[in-house]
Amino acid sequence: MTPPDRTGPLSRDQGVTLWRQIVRAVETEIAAGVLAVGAKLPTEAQFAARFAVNRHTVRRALEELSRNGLVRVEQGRGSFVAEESLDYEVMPRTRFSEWIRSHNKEPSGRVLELRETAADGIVAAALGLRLGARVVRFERLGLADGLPVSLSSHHFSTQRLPGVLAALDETGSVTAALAACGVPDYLRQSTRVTARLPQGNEAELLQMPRNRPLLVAENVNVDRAGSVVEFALSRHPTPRVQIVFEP
Amino acid sequence: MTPPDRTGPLSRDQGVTLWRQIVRAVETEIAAGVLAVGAKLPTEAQFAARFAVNRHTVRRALEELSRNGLVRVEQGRGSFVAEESLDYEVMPRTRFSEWIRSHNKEPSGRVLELRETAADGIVAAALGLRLGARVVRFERLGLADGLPVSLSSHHFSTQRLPGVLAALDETGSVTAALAACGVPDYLRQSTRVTARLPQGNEAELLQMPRNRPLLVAENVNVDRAGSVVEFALSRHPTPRVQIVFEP
DNA sequence: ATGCATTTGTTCGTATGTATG
DNA sequence: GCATACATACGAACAAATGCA
Repeated sequence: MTPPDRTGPLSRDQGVTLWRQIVRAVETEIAAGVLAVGAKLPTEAQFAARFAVNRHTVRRALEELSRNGLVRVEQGRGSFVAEESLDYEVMPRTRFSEWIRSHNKEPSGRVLELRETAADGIVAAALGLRLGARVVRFERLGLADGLPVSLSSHHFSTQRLPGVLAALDETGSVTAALAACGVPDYLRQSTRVTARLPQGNEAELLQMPRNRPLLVAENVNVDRAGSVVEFALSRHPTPRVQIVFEP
Repeated sequence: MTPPDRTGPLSRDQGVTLWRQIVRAVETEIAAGVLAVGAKLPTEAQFAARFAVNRHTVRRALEELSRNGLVRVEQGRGSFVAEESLDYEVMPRTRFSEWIRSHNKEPSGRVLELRETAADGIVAAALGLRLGARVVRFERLGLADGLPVSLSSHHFSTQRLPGVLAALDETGSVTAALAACGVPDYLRQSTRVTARLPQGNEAELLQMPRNRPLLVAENVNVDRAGSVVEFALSRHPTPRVQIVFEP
């Protein structure tokens, strides 16, 4: 039951701080594969006993490991070896399934909502409509190898794209639905990134702790003629997803 | 004293929820400028009286407005019309002072740290050095009209740029110091964005609440020949700053 | 639904070593 | 030597989130 003590005791008279020695020990175990990706680390109390130090000292080491992205700490649950993060490359032509497949993972999705509604301030401004104009709202959870990586709300002008609701209902895919509505191709015009803590059931849907922020990306997509066809607001769990921009 | 009641009573039998009607009413007033940016909204109790609904219904509407960034709610103080956020446009050639001035604000800065140190894993990987190589670390707080908008750590290889420490000490500016070291121009090679809650004294320095996330941008900057000259890690307060990509 | 045990998060206080001037 | 500041380390208690019976 007790994990094997592979590292020797800490040296207290060598000029190297105790917490740095703990960082090195854990880094070594992760690198060696003793601790697999996603595996649960010992609790802080167990670490403290194993290294014969105070829990504060263990916490100082875990803080360093967490800051460097090697370890993920979750209140009430424990600490875990961090998974590789999924880079979301912002490109003119980014499609969800292509993004996921480019990382050698299997894309899947779940439609959460599909209906016609009235445009609120943000949506109206982005789509160039007046407040309250009719828009189709399509909400979808995107997964990579079964793990949630995006929660996105897509908005389309009913007037600009009649029949988009039916097309989305049939295909469940934005790209396919736009193609069915006479928009064979679309490009990202701008991406605005911000972050906030999850609200409502967002944390639950994305399978993330409630005290970790979401990356929120607002995308405006245009057709080849440059006219706006979609406003998408996608939320991604950190640090599972990062947004990368390379010109 | 009592704010004018510009909107009619809510309709209770139209299939539109009461809280959505309140959202629309407040959005309209903000858009019309009846409520100025930064202005304090009526209290939840006042809203409840004005619309003749329960305070819970008002809260549901405020939650939606807050989520969409139009309103900022502060516990114990009230709700306010959200200030315009400062867009940080990611461009090949972005300089702090130019960014701030392009928004008609006055840039300033405060040097927090300047010293030579050993490269940790992240820095070494970004600069293409081995672990523990000598690097100069330059930490700076950036302000726009006196309000903090960035906390950035800049890293330079001592070997690649001898004299950069002295130049930074003299000028206090990355651009000027690089110019003094024979790098008259530099370009952004890649930007990686993530988010996390503030740690240590970050919240205090950036004058933001501790429960609001930071946007963290990692930039790799290269000279005109394409060789890496700087790794910068900048932290920005949300929602005061947003990051915008426009190709 | 409710309480309980487990685990991390936060804040006190105390003591010690080290670098600085 | 001395005073000061700072990082390190330990101890205790409580708060907050989670999971489970």
